[in-house]
Formats: sequence, C-alpha cells, structure tokens
Amino acid sequence: MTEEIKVLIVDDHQLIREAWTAILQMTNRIKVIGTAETADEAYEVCSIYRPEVVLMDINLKNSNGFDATEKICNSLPKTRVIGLSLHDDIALVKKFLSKGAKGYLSKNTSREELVAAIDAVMNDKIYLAADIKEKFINQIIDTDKPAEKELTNKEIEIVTLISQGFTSKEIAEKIFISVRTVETHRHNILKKLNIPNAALLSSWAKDKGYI
Amino acid sequence: MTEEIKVLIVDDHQLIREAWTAILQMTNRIKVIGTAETADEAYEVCSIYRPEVVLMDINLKNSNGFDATEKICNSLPKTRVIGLSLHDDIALVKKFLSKGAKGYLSKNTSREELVAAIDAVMNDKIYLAADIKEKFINQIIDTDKPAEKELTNKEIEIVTLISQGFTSKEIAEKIFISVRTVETHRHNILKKLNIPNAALLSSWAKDKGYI
DNA sequence: AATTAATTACGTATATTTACTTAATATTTT
DNA sequence: AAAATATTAAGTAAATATACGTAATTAATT
Repeated sequence: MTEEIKVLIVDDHQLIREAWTAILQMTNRIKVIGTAETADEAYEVCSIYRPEVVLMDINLKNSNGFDATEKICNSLPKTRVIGLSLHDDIALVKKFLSKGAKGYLSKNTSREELVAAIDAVMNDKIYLAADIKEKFINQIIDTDKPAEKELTNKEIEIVTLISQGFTSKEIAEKIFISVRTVETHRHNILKKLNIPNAALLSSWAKDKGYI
Repeated sequence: MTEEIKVLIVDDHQLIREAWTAILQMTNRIKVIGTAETADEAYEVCSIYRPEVVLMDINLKNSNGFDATEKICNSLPKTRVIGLSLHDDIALVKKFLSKGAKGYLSKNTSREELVAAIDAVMNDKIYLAADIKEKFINQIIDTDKPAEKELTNKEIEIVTLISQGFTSKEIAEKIFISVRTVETHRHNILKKLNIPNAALLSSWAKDKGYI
C-alpha cells in the first residue's frame, strides 16, 4: 500500500474542521495531520509539518486566506492548496488560483469529489468542482454580457469602507484624500459593477468576501 | 443496547450534510435516517420518516428555516429540532426557540457537544451551546446597553428590500404604501438598531440572515 | 518615448436619504 | 374597555448620494 496523503484542514469553525476530518479519515488513504483556525496558523503548521495538501476555507473571519495561500505556495511549492468556499464566485476562484492554489471546491461538492480533488492535485493536476467549471464555461460563452469589470485596489478599499457604513466625507478624512475623489471612485464603482446604490453595493461586497 | 436515535440533517450544502452524517454515524448510537436540502423538504421527510431529532441549519438559501421549524414542532410535537448556525446572534436564537426548537448550536461547537445536544433533547431538555449561553448571560448583565430592539415584520420586509438596492420610492410602489411610510419605517429601523445608513444596514441584514 | 490605466479633484444638477416631529388608524395585549 | 404597539402618513430641513462631464498628475506597460 502506498503512503498516506498528509492533509491540513483550515476552517474557522470547529464543527466543520472535525467533520472534514471525519470524512477524510474514512478513506484510510488520507491522514489529517492537523487543523488550523486562521490563515496565519495554517502557514505555521505548514512550515513545520509539511502537509502535501491543504484544504483551505476562503471565508475566514479575522484573516486572509488569499495571503496565506500565496505565502504557502511560494515558500513551500510542494504543498498543494485546495480552496473551499460557500460562495462560488468566478472572480474569487480566479484570484485564488492566481495565488498558486491547485484546486477549488464549492460546498456543494460530494465526499467523493473531495477525495477525487485530493488525488488529482497529488498527481499535479488542477482540480475544479463541476459546478465551478460550468460557470467558467458559461462566462466564456456569454460574450454578450462582458466579464464583470475588475475593481482597482483603491476602489476595493473604498467599497469596503462604504460597506462598513462610512460616508464619503468620513472616508475622505480617514484615508486623506478629497471628498470629491471619494465621490468619483464611488461613482466609477457603481458604474463598473452596474449597481444602483450603496445598499446593494454592500451586499455585493459581502458576497465577494471583501468584508 | 437501546434503540438508535433517528436524526434528520437539514443543510443546503452537500459536503456539510455528508460531514454531519459521518460524525454522527461514528457514535453507533445515532442513525441519520436522511438529509434534506430545503426547509420544505425537511418537513416532508419529517412527516414520513418521523425522526426523533432534526438538525437544522438556519441559514438556508431559498427557504425559511423558521417557518419549517414552527410547522414541524406544531404538527409533530415529538420531533426535537436543534438549530445550527454560523452566526450566533441572540435575537435569532430567541426567535428560533420561540418557534418550538429544543436546542441551538453554533458552528464553533465540538463533535462531543453535538452528540451531547442530541442526548439532552432526547431527555426533553433544552440545549444551548456554551458560547451562546454565555452571550445570553452577558446580555442580561449588560443592563447599560439595552437588548437590541427587535424589528417588526413590516420593518424586516423593508430592510430586506432596502438591502436589495430598492429606493424608498420603489419600495412604496412595490408594496403599495406611501413613500412617506417607507421613509418612516426606514428612519425607525436605523434608530432602533443604531445604524447610520442603508449601506451598513445591508451588511447587518446579511449577517442576520434576512437576505 | 509613447501609450494606457489609476488616482486625484472639481463643477453642476438632481435624487435620495437621514433627522426629527406630529398624528390618525389598526391591531394586539393586558 | 384600556393601554400599548404597529402601521400608516405628512411637514420641514439638512446632509448625502448619484449622474455626468472635464482634466491634471502619477504609475505601469509597451
């Protein structure tokens, strides 16, 4: 029998960590060598225990799954990171893969698919969940509706602040730019995303994981 | 050995359903007799298979966990419903218990606690997760800060519409009341919750699971 | 060196939100 | 029946947001 695959699980909910562990241990081919609650903790554990696969929830409170993924993939290139998220948003998936991740699963995937994904990345393949693949294809087919324009870093910064309830004036004071500049960004953001107002923008930002 | 406890799991994510199932099956005392994706489906399964315990995720997309819980508890009083939620918000917990639920767990609870909760409700006790109990107590102690005022049904209806990006005028047309009435509700809502504007209200509504 | 994209900022105009008050009617609870 | 709460609606004012146009400066890319 081949060696067991060493997996690290990263999620901020204990019950989910234990549940993933239970599922993977059932296979007898996969060994969960540990779990982590935050992105920073994940990096620490990786550098010590060197898991072969990391299952990482993107929607971590209090920490940034993207940065941790980048760090892990850069400094420990043998580690394959697989993303897991409740929101299967194409832009998020792309960003995650660009950080060096090797796979992406939505929480609609089955237990079999979870194991299949681990096997795939172990064979140096990229694995995307079926429903995410489909969305990718749909986006390519939908040439009528152009891909959602990406926001710049400043714009994302401002979206985050707007969603936290700050007014343009407050944002201006906070980040030391003119109110008029904030208003310009505000207008450009709504136009880019084709969103009518700050209330819906706020919902949008939550879905995308910006806050 | 005593009879196995029959449990139904309700969650809209397949991976989570399978994970809960895996955890509970490990006990040998608990049998997962089925799973459901939506609240309606949960009620159907309950009326046919009569589980003793229902583990219900509150944050179901496309369906209302509250209504289903009420329906199940009223028509099948022997069924104990335990709520499970990512957001451990006191107001939500209270509302859920008032619908007839017998327990409430956050996703920070451990596997042991999940089993303990099932045992407790089987002995006709109410079970609340440790961290939720603590929040209840803190709320009682914090007499300075009064309990967050509850929104009325109309107010919740309007919060939902505001968060979806509708203006007061649009909401008025949509639900056939005067714009001024919508504005009144709007103002009262922000005042009740001590929230400065619609953008933050939108975030709040998402957290509470209203949208 | 030239082009493109990002960030900065202002002008003008209109629409919407927020703040606070008052109050009639309807519904629910005591 | 009385009291409390919810829903309805309007008045007045100030603050903010949205729509669009213009444009200079800086940073990144070709």
